[in-house]
Amino acid sequence: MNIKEIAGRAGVSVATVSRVLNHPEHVAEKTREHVLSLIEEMGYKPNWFARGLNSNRTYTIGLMIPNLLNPAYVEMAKGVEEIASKRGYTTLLCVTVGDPQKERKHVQTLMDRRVDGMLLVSSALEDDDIFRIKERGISIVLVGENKGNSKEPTVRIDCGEAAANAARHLLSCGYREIAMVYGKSPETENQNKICGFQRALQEASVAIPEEYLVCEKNTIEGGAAAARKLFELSSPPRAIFTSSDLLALGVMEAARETGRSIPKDLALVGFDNIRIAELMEPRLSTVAKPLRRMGIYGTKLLFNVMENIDDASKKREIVLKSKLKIRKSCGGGEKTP
Amino acid sequence: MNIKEIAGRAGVSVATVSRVLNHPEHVAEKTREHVLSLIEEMGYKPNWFARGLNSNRTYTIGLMIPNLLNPAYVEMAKGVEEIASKRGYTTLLCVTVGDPQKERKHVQTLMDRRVDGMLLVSSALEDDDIFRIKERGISIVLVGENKGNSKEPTVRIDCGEAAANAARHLLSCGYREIAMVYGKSPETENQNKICGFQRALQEASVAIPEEYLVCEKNTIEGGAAAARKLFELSSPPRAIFTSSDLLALGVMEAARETGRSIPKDLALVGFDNIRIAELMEPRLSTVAKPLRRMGIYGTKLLFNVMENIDDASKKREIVLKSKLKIRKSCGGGEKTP
DNA sequence: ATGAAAGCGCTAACAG
DNA sequence: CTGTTAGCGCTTTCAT
Repeated sequence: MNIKEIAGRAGVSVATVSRVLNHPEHVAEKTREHVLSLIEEMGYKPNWFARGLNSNRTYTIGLMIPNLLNPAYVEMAKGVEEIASKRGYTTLLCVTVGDPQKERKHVQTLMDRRVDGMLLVSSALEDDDIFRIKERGISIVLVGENKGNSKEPTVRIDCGEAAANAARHLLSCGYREIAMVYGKSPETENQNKICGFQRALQEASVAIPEEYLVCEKNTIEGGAAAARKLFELSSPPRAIFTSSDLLALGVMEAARETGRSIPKDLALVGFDNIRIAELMEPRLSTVAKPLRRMGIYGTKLLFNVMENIDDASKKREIVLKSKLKIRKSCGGGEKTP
Repeated sequence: MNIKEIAGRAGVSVATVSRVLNHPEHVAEKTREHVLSLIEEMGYKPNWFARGLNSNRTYTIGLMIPNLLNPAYVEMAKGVEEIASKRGYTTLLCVTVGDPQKERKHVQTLMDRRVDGMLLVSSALEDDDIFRIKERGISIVLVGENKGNSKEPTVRIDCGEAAANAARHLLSCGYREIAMVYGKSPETENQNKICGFQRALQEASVAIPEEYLVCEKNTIEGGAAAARKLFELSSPPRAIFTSSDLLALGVMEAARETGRSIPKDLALVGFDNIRIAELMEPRLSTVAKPLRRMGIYGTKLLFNVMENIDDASKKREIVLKSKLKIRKSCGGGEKTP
């Protein structure tokens, strides 16, 4: 079933059928209706490849996220899907597991498939990787804080300040022995969180022993491993701030294993505000990241970039607000729900 | 940068370059090396569309799953990705949210993009949908129990028996007022679970009041809503079995809200054994589904099907074993970790 | 408003 | 072993 067959049955040329599909306004109403009804009737679908071969528009965007087992990214992805599908675009989802090499491979796949645009979430790509993508005429939007410092259009929150706020709250609860557990990835974001954390403690003249900064894989298991290390210290921390909720869950698991009660023996604050944070016992205090909205704004921004090609120089950056959710786990009194 | 340019520089015809790429064994070693190095050097990538246009092989498989916020499906997806990428295949992930209409749309997209095969997880598609896919020459493997009864190659567990076992355990713990909360989707799987559940209670001559079977969206919120309904009954259940862990999490939330203690006031058994089940307080008893392995086996089966086209008549079905994990939430003594 | 025809970049007969 | 060439199905000038 191809365009030729439709053209034959409709008694018009293939060009006309093609026009009906691509520039319907340039076809006589009567012809158009006729062709359209035939297309419908015969269930004709234009061949994707033939189309892509000479139009180079695929109505597809690529979405690169670090990890599907982190609900935070899934929330973002949902926001993206929502907007993309509303515009008739398909989303190609790639999972990088924080591995730049794998990320490059995925980028290649997406470029091969000629996505019209790409959304990079907390990417580990370097500036020249980004450059190579743009060179191919593919629009890019960054979501979260990425590795390079190429000033592509971005949607993010201020991770550093958010982390500082979390730390300040812990300080205000009276804790002084505060450790931070952070994930290997996403690298840049976590570095910013560390800076914020350190800044807050410095402001309060609280020292951070080197062993209080521990890095593990950004997973539940990583969090548990980090916590175990901290627990074994000669002077273990009284509070822990983690760069993600996933890590915090791991800390909770390790605490339970070792008979520590949260928040009595150990205060805890996470980052992201994934749904399960509220389900834990005690409920996990955390920094609420507007995940879905980051996806939505990012996608809208991407469409803008894709539309005004000449306008690509306008370097847009959207910084959304995060909010500390104070619940049970940090021991400071449950204030926000 | 196209094949012609490479051919020109290499001083060979386009056919030779194409052969180097597709049937390297039919090219003289020297020529091949030379062309290959040029390809490498110039960073040439064959045009995806031109290629797809006449080869109809895309080295891509489609994976259709109901929900990314259910870690159970993500685990499966990881298994799939693992095998597919090992074979050099790309996986296109589609999320159907249990909506058959959306699922059909995704199937269409996947067919447009000429995936070589499709993996349908707990699909809501009917037999003739499946037929239409196969008609297009696309291989299919079903993972989980799907709607139609077309006997496509399948990887699944015996949901009915697993549910019966869970119920039997609850009975053996002495509970008689046992309710079941099940999700709207995946429909067939949940129907089977209900049957198993009913069978077990019948075997023990325990009656199930109609109000003890409650259906909600297969989400945490759905579970909470269902639990609230059950709690309001004049004679509320003493134990609840849910068709998914997600639902069980919701039940736990509702129990906490209403001051019910698990397992003292309410016993609970879930289904899937997602990672968080172990993190809950109390730890959630549940039916362990071999999620990752289902993805792996499904994908391997798909590759088999894709390879022996004539062999498609061999109706293969792999039934994996599930296992009841007895933890704290069902109150029967923590036996398995 | 419509049709004829020239590609898009690649693969696979077919011939040599 | 290699080159020539005819498509794959569609879009898009360029005429008419």
